[in-house]
Amino acid sequence: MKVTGDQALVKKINKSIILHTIRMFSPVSRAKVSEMTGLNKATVSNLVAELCGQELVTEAGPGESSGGRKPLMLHFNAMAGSVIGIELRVKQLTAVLCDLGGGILQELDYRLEAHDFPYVLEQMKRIIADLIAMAPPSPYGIVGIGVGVPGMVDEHGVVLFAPNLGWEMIDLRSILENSFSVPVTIDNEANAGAQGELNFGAARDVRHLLYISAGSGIGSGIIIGGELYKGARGYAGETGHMTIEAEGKPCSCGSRGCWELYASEKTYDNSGLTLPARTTRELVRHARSGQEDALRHFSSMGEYLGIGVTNLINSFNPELIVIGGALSEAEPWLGEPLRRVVAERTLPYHKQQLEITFSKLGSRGTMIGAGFSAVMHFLGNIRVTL
Amino acid sequence: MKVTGDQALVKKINKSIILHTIRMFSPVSRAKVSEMTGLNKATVSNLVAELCGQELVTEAGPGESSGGRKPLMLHFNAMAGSVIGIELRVKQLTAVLCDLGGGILQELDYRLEAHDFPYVLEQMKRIIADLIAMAPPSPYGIVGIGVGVPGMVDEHGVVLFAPNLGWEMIDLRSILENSFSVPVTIDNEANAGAQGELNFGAARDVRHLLYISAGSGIGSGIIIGGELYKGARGYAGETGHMTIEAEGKPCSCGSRGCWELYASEKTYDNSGLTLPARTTRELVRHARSGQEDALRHFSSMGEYLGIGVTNLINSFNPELIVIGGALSEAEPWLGEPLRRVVAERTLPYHKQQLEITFSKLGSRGTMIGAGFSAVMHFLGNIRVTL
DNA sequence: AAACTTTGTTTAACCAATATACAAAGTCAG
DNA sequence: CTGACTTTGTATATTGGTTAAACAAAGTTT
Repeated sequence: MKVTGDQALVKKINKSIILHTIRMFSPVSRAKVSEMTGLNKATVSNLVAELCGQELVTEAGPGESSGGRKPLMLHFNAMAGSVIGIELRVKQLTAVLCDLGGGILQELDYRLEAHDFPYVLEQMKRIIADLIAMAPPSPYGIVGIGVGVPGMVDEHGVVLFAPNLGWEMIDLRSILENSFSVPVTIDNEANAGAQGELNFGAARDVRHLLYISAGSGIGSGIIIGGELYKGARGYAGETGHMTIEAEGKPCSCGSRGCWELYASEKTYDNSGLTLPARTTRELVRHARSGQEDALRHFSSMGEYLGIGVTNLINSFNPELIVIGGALSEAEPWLGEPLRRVVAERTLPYHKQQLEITFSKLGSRGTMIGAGFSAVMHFLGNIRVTL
Repeated sequence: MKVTGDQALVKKINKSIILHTIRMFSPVSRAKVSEMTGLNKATVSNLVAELCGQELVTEAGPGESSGGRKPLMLHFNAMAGSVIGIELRVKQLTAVLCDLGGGILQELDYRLEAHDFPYVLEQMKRIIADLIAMAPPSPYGIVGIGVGVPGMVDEHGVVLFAPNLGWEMIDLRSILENSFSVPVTIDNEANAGAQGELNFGAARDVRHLLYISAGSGIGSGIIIGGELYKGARGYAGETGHMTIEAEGKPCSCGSRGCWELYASEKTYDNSGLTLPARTTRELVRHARSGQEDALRHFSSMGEYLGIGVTNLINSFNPELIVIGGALSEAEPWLGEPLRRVVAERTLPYHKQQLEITFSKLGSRGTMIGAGFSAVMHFLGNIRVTL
């Protein structure tokens, strides 16, 4: 958008700074906010008064004195409104009702019996309506809905392609916005997961993060400078189709040797796996009981995960890598080979700073992240770069 | 940096907007600037007066009337100062003296007889001093020096590692700043090339650009949102060591199957190439005369380039890819196989929008880009994101 | 020649941040 | 308990930027 400077912008910037400072550090006093942000005490007082008027900030009682008048502590009012975060999976629709601080108020879980869009949309509307009915009364009510989808999503919230659902070119955002008259954000499942980890999980306050969602395929959520990077048309992060064997196995995408053929649940189909395991959960059970074949398989997947992760490290130089998705449940078996291969193959300078973690939010990461997108959309976030 | 909003910031933002508008569209009238930026006519008048006082903008004569008073055309004063852009290569030091608009005023070219840092530094100082001596008189004089280096550079301008020079941990920026008392920017060679293409070459006004420098190795300059992305520690874009054959040839980096072993000038050494060619220039000469072996070799390199480019497209979803570096001279032979492989292997949705071009600036791209970094550092650039 | 257009400047008003002074509410030493 | 000091938060006047509106200057069109 075309932005120019005027006093309204100044006010927006400072109000945003103050609100997010209170959100991150509450409870906190006006004086502390002034000190941390560099804004004048009077400015903070004025804007906090407005924020209180908007019910986004509340005054709690006095805090501990540090040798003078007791400070009046401010809280971010997470209960000023609520958001709905949804994860759409192949066989399941999971959703949470969150407050503005990311706290889970309600959680629902519907089975999906089919994939056709009309049916799924109906279920989606139902789960949303059910959660809206459960929402506690609040000044702003439901302020947004966020959805994480297993497929490519463009910048306008159109689902371009979701192979596992058989969807193509579905303007999910407009449909839901028209149904519920609330801002809706649609994100790729990995992108939503990345936002979840960034704000509530393993990656708080990381500036450059790579979230790798490994499950039935592999997708990545890329956080650059604290913000989601979506690419030119919205489908950055399709890393599962990165070639790691130039003349490797043919892939359904038309290419060969794609990463996800070697390091995702797709290996359960086409490898000569002798065990009766078609899901990660089953394979984890076998591995836990010491089954040789399962252990070998996880070891191989971990190594291949490491190869792809190394490629991404060399390209992005992130501070932190978080492995999420269904495969994160197999951390005890994947972690060692993955880290070993990364250590072997990565350039020496990367080794010093880089950390690799597995998801802390588990299977809830995507829907929490989707909900958080909606929260940020509501609160707004202005940033100035010099 | 901690930025808050106040009137000084507003003024900086608007002045920056106006200056860059004039820079991009000059000659242009105050009225036009006001219309394009959305700023009030009075605001534009005031700030333009200041910019004229700073000699960054000049008033040229009147322009064509469009049915009313003739506009007074404004020009960006590219001659207000000059910058020096340097490319450090293995056997050569090339440098340009540019005006603030990127126009080349002088060009020098020194042979390097050795790689040890003291010697190279001496030559560098000499080439800088020589260009300074040639600089035309101007209000600001030399306002900055930019250097493109074949290696990894951290965020503070320290050369972490330059394998082809045998350098490690050299604080080039501080050394040059102390010698010449002028702001110095040090960039990876690919990053500088990307900036060059972005501002003067094939990629003007592209928001998400991938510049691939293919020569003795492969490196990438990543432009995200119109700005160079350097990663957490400054060495994003080391894509040459992306694995494209999991169990491929061993690489000096310690890994295996690295992209640059198959798609850079490194192939001239270790392939069973029967021809007496050790440089791209020689191989191009052979290809031009229809030599079978050379044609086959380029075809193979083009295909492997395509594999790596596909991987990067899937990760970054850029608008445009520019192939630069020494291999860009072989465009007639590399172009077809590269584009063919990308078309075969890339996901269907990428195909629609993506463009792949070869460098327009040729061998000058890096030094021009390095110089441009210095220009932008001098002019400043504030941006507000909502 | 009169009416209209376009460009650029002048004027007064507005408004957000700020420095400064100040009021309120505490601590601490003796 | 008292007086000096600290810390928190508010009130006031000032500063300095953008802006709308009026205006002046310079062309064009009919």
